[in-house]
Amino acid sequence: MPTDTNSDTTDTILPKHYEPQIAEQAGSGWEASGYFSSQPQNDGRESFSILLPPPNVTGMLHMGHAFQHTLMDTLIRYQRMCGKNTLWQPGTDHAGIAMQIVATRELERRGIDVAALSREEFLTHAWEWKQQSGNTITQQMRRLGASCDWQRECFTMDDNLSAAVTQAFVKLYEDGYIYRGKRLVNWDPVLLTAVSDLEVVSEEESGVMYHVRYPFVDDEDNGIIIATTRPETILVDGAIAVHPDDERFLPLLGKRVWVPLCSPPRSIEIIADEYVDPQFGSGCVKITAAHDFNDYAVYQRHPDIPLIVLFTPDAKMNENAPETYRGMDRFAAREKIVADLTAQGLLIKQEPHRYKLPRGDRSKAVIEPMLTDQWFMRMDKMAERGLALADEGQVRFVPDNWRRVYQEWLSKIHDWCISRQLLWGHQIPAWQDPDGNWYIAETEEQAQQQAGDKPLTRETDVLDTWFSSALWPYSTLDWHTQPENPHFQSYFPTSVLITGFDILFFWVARMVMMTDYMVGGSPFHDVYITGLVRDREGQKMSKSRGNILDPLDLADGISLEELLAKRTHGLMKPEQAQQIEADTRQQFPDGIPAYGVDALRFTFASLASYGREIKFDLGRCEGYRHFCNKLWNAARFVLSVADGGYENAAADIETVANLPVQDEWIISRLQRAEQTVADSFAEYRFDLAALEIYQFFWDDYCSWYLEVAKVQLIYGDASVRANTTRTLLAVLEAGLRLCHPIMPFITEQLWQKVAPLVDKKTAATIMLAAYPQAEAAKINPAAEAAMARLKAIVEAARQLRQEYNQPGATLLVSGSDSEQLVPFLVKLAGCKNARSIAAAELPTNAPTVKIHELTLLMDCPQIDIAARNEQRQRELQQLQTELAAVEKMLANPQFMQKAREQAINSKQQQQQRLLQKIDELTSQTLS
RNA sequence: AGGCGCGUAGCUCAGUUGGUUAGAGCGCUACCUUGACAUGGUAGAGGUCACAGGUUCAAAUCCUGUCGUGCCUACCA
Repeated sequence: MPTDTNSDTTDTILPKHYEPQIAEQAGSGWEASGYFSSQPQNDGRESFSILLPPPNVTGMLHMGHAFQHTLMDTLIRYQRMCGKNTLWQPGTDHAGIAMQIVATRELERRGIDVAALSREEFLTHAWEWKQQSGNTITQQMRRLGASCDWQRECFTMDDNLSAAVTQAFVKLYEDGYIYRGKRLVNWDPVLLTAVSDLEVVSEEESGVMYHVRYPFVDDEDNGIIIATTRPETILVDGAIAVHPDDERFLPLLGKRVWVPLCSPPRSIEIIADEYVDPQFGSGCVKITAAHDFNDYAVYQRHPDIPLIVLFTPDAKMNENAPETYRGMDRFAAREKIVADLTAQGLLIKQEPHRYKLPRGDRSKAVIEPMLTDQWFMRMDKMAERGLALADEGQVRFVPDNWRRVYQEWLSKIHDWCISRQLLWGHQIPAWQDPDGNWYIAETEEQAQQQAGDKPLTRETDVLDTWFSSALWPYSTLDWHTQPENPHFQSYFPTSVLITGFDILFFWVARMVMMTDYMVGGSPFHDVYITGLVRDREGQKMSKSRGNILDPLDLADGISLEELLAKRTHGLMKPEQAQQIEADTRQQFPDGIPAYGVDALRFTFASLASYGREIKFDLGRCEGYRHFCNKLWNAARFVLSVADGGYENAAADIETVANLPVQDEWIISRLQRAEQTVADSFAEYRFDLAALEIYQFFWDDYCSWYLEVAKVQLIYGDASVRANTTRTLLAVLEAGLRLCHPIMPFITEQLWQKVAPLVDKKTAATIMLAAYPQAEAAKINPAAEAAMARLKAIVEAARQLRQEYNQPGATLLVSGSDSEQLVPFLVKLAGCKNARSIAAAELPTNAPTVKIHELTLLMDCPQIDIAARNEQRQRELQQLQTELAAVEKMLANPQFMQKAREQAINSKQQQQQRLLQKIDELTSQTLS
C-alpha cells in the first residue's frame, strides 16, 4: 500500500494511517517471551483449556481453520486476561491416507518406484517429508496470532502419543471391544484399503438400469427378469429374491434359473425375502452377496446362498469370472457383458437411471463393497455411554440442536472398521502364528510370551487415523503414562472444544466415547460447533471450484496475477482453469488488498453467530480494516492530547463549568460494553461481542465522546482539561484491553503507548494485563440521561443545519442551559454562528425545533415556508398514526388487564413522548 | 425416504425468554476536506420480517400448513 500520506511528519506520535504490517510486529515477541506457555501450578487459579483440533500435517491453513482458530484464540486470550490458568494445546494429525498420498507423490516426483520400497524405506521418506514440510500450518497459525502453548505441540505419531494408541488398542481388545473378522467393507480400489462408512460420499449420478432375463433351468425359453445397475456382478449371483407376498412370483419360489454368461453353466434358486420392494424395477432382485451390503444382509438370512468374490483388490475381474472376462477392469467388463447379454437376447431393456454412487472421499474412486479380513470395534456399548454423557449434561453442545444430531448418529451406530491397508499410521499391535492365532500385546516380547515358541509375524495393517485422534484429549496430556502429571490434573477435562459439524461423528463423538472408556468422563464440558465457511455465493470453498481464499492473502494482500496462479495451478480438471480465471478476474480485478490479521480476525468473530454456514464477504473485512484505522486514529488523537496537543487551544474563550458529566457517561457506557462482551463470550456469541466493541468504540467513544472531549478541552478550565485527558486515556486503555482477544496486534501496539500514560502498564504485554471487568457502581443513569439529551439536541441542530445550510444562517438557542450548550452545537453540530438568546428575543416565523425544554431556531435569510410546513406536517401525521395505535392499545381493557406491568408502563411512556413531540412540532408551524 | 436448518433493507447478516420507532456492515443519494481518521463526517432513501392460517391483549419471535432453499443420515436392486 502506498504510504505517502503517512510520511506527513507534523505528527511524531503515530503515522496518520493504520498499517497492519507494522502493528503485527508488535506481537512478534510474544511466543519467545513465553507468554503462551501454560503454567500448571496449583496456585488456586481456575483452569481454562482448549484442545486444538489437530490439523492434517499435510495441510495448509484454510478459511475454516482461520475462523475456528480465531475463536479459540479469542477465548484463550480472554480467559488468560481474566486471570484463568490457561492451556491451548496444539498439535498435528498424521492424516493416514492424505499423508500417504503426499509422500507417494513426492517419491514419484523424485523418480522413485514406490512399489519397490520396503515399508521401512517408505516410512523413512514419509518422516523426512514430515520434518521438512510438516510445520507449514503451524507457522501459518502463528501469523494469525494463535497463542497456543507451542512448546507442548505434539503429533499423533510421536512415540508418546503412539504409546497411548497401543495401550488403548490392547485394552479394548482384552475387554472384548475389538475383534477381527471377514466382513463386507467399503473398499477403495485405487488406494487399496478399507475405509469407514464416514469416508464414503454418495452423490447422485447418471447410470443405466439393465433388465436381464435369467432362463428357467426347466424351461429355457422362459425366465425371470431382474433389474440391475451393475450387470458385471451377474457372474457371481447367488440367488434371485422376490418379496414373499408378491403373488406374481409365488409359483416360482424354489425354481432354479441359469445365471447368464457363466461357463461352466451355473444355476441359482429363486427365494423369498422381505427386503425386496415389489414396486421397484421388475420386482425381482439378483443377490450378489459378496458385493452389496443389502445382498449380504439377505445372505445372512439365507446362509445357503453362495458367496463368491468377483474382483481383485484393484477391482479387476478375478478367477471366479469366466475366462473371457478375467483381468478386465470392472467397467470394461460391464460393457462387454452388456454386449454379450444383448447378443444372447437376454437383455430385455436398458433405461437411463439416476442413482447414488458411493465414492471414496479422497480418491473419488467408486467404492466396491468387498469381503475382506479387517479389525473392527464394537460400538453398541460405547455409544450408550456417549449418549448417557450427553443426557447427563457432562458434554454440552452449543448450539443445543447439535446434541440431537449427535444422539441420532450414536443411536444408529455400526461397528467401526478400524484397520487400513496403508503404510503410514499406527501399525496394529497384533501378531499371528502360523496356525492363524492372533496375539495382541503392547510389545512383540509380550506377544511372544503369549505365543510360546511359535514364530510370529506382525499384522501389517495400520489403524484408522481417527483412532488416534479419538485419544487426543488425554494422549496430549500424558494421562496414559502419568495420570498424576500436573498438566492432566490442571487441564482435564478441557473447557470447550471448538470445531465444525463436519467432524462431529468422525472425531467429537469418538473422542467422547474413547476418553470416557479409557479415562472416565467426557473430555470437555462444552462443544461449540461452528458453521462452515463458504464463499460469498454460499458455495463450499474448494480447489476444484477455484474459489478458495487463503486467509493469509486476506491479511497480507495478493496481486491478481498471484491469485490467478494459486487458483488455477494443479487443478484436477485443467479445463476449468479458464472459467476460474474469468470468475476471479471479475471478482478481484485488482487482487486483494492487505486487510491485516486484526481485521481478518474481527471479521471472523463478527460472522460467528449460531448459524450453520458462513458466507464470507470481503466487504466485511474491509469494513473492519476501517475500524482498525478508526481505532488507530482515535489513539493518535488521544496521544496528541496527552502530549499537549490541545493546550492553549481555548485561551481566549470564557470557561464553561460543569462539563464532565460526559466523562461519567462514557465510563458508564464502558461498563455496559464490558458486561455485554463478557456475557457474549460466555455464550460463545463472538458476533455480539464484536458488535458491541465496534459500536462502543466507533459510535460512542469516537463519534460522541471524542467530539465532546474536544469541547471540554477547548472550553474547560485546567481541571476540566486534565480530567478530560485522563478519561480519554483511561477509557481508551480499557477499551484496548476489551478488544485485545479479538484484535491482538493493533491493541498491543497502541496499548504499549497508551497504558503508561494512565499508570496502567501493569504487565509487559497487553495479553497479560487484566481484562476489564464491568463495575456496577460506575454505571450512571443520570449521566446517561444527560448525554442522551445532549445527543438529541445536537441531532436536532444538525437537522436544522442540514436543511438550512446557507450563508449567513445563525443558530439561536434559548433555554435555561443554552449558554453551556452553545459550544457543543458549534463543535458537534457544525453551527459556527450558534449563540444563546433569551426566549423573548427569538425571531418569529423561522424554522424552529423545540426539544428537551430547549428551543433551537435557525435564523437564515431564505426560508421556504411551505416546504418546511409540509415536512412538519408529514412528521406530525406519522406521529399521530403512532399515537393512535398506542392509545388504542391503552384503551383496550384486555391489554390493561392482561399485559405485564412493564409493557403497560412502556406504552404509557411512549404515549407521553408522542404527545410531547406532537406538541413541540405543532408549535413549529410557520406562517 | 427420514432428520436438521434457513427464508428479515440491493448484498452479507444480527434480532436473547413474544412487548417502545425491526438493527449493523457494505452498497446507494445529497452535502461537507471542520486540526484523529475521506480507510472520514452529516443528513437521508430503502423492509407487507417468504406465503396462508392459528394461539395471544400483543407475533419477525410460539404452533400448523404451503412454497422456496441448503445440509446431514439412510438408501431400491
